Amino acid sequence: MRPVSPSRASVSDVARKAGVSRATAARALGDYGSVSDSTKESVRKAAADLGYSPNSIARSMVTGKTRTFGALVADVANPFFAKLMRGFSDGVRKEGYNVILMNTDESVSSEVNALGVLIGKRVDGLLVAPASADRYEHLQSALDHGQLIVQVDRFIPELETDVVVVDNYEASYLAVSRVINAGHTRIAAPLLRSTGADGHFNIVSTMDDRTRGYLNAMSDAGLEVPRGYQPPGRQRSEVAQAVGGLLRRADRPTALFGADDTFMLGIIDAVRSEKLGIPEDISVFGFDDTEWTTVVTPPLSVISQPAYDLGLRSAQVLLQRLKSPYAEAQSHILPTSWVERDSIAPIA
Amino acid sequence: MRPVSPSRASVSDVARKAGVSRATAARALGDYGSVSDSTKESVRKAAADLGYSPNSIARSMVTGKTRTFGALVADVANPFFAKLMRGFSDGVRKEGYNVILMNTDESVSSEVNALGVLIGKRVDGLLVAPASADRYEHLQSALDHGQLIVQVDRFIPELETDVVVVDNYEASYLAVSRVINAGHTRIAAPLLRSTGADGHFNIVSTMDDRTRGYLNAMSDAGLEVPRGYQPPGRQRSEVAQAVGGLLRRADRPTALFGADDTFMLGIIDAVRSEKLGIPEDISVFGFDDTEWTTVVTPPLSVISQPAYDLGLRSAQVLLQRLKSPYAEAQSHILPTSWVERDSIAPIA
DNA sequence: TTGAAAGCGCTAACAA
DNA sequence: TTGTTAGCGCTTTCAA
Repeated sequence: MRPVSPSRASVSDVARKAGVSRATAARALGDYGSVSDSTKESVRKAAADLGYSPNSIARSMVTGKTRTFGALVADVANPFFAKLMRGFSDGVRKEGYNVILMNTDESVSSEVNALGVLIGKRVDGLLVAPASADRYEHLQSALDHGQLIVQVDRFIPELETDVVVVDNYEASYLAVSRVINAGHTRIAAPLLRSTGADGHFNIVSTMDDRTRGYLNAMSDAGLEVPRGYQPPGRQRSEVAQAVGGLLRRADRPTALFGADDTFMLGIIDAVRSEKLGIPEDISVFGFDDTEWTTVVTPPLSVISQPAYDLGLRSAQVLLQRLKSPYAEAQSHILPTSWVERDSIAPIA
Repeated sequence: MRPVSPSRASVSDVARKAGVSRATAARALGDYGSVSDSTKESVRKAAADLGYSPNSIARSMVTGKTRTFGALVADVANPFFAKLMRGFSDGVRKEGYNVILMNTDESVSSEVNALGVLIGKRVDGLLVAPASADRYEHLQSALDHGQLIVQVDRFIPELETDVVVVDNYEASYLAVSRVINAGHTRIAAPLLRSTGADGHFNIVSTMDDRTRGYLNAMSDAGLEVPRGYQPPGRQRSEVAQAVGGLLRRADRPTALFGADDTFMLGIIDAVRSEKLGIPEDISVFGFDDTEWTTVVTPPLSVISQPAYDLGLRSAQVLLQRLKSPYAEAQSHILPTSWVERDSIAPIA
């Protein structure tokens, strides 16, 4: 039978076994200070024999550093955040850091909770995709207490932190403009509203910017957005249902903009169940170039954003900030790109 | 300007401010022992004023518990693991645990590394999807030192731990049998081999079982698997290329089995670029019911496995094991299901 | 090169 | 009810 709880050897044990003082053992193990080669060797041998594994908790206790970052995102199961987190992990790992991930489900109360836990764990820095642009006292307070924070994907301008994002407004504006140039006048976009798991409606810069991009592209082109062209929804099935209704209208749209992965999925569901063909009956385009966008028929034209790189860059920014805490906060805007495929038909 | 490093108030600070001893302050803050209501209140007030946040590192130091689990999986950006991790997080969070996630990229050396880090952090338990079935000394050694481990998705039978998996062999055998019953005799399956980022070829029970299921279903039906019907590949593009070659053969398969998300993607890429129609020219079926399988034309018939639940169950198992360390190790086999859609055509 | 001792922030046993 | 004390495992002066 196994021990109930892992009882690992400590430096004291190693020191005793090697017949030296704790300080010497610690030096040999930690490879600092000066230790004679012979004692170093005997200490190391003793450590190996005992299966010694340094307790980084204790180390953190004295150094005040945990070499761990926290990450607060909506949902790792969302492919966008999954890739982002992968980039972040990879980026910090190079410097020997780890990450504790917590999902907020777009709920501010979860965010508050998770933030508390992470601060309790004394993470050296925090990556956060804030759940709501108008409830951020907890983040402000963390900042005031000296907590290092980087905002990613979305941001709250009031918070004086580094930010790593893409230009959602521009990307959206440009994409919609393209479709307008292809002759479309009736373009609908399921409403990009984020309602958290706690039921609150949250303003999130990302979706807000994409909406504004859409709206402005329309109005700059002198186009109206008919009532109901922005049906609300968040879950794939909600979106599908909302869009389904839209497609049964007499003045149904000729193009549909899916502002993220889930929206695109919902849109396609609706188009399929209305037995409409893309792009001959209706054009479709979206945000986020997930793997599957090339495998549907036809392949989808989308705005591609560098999810992995957003995470990677955030890691670099955080790591850099650790070294120069007083440099001015920066915004890092990563480029998006338009990937033209076959889901948009010109309108005569 | 902000403080360089977060300098949080400690119990001592709170105690001083409230004019009580550290122990009393700790009791008031931690809500244990007995403290008079009045002092409790004044301590709490002092804590709030100072922005006190308990240091869980220090707490772990003395209790020996971190209330943190580690997770060692191949890649969070893989939708399967992303969902699994989400389930795991949700499951442990209910009991106030957090998770530190590390990606191994199917590389044993990364796994060894990550394991060391996690043990150093003294996680209370470990979720691992082992990278290789034949190099697991590090895991065995962790176990010997009393580390709590649960294996998920795949497992090494030699390791005496709880296991949470699906029956990959059976699921695969049944699926292939169905396709055989539909009249297919030439069924190919890109080879399910896992080569880690370190270049080593790793045996992984999951893929191994799926392969055996396929092979046995074929041979039980008296069918041959022609040479080259299991082209190797791991990346989507590799798979696409390998399958492409297969499709150009005179005796090309009439059905293709994609053993996971990535395999399916590669297969569809190949079928598309050979301008073949599913299912009229070739039937396709796969493992893992990702979101996009319903959005391709035609929707894909697949084996669905409960990724989220695998994680959730693992959490429960780990939590339970913490309470009864000496109960015998158990295997938890979660059910898969066959989702019949439109990608398989009968053969006359 | 080595050792002794202090202390990180907390919990927990024991006294008062 | 409150305070004193020791100690978790480590790093880090300071002396020897």
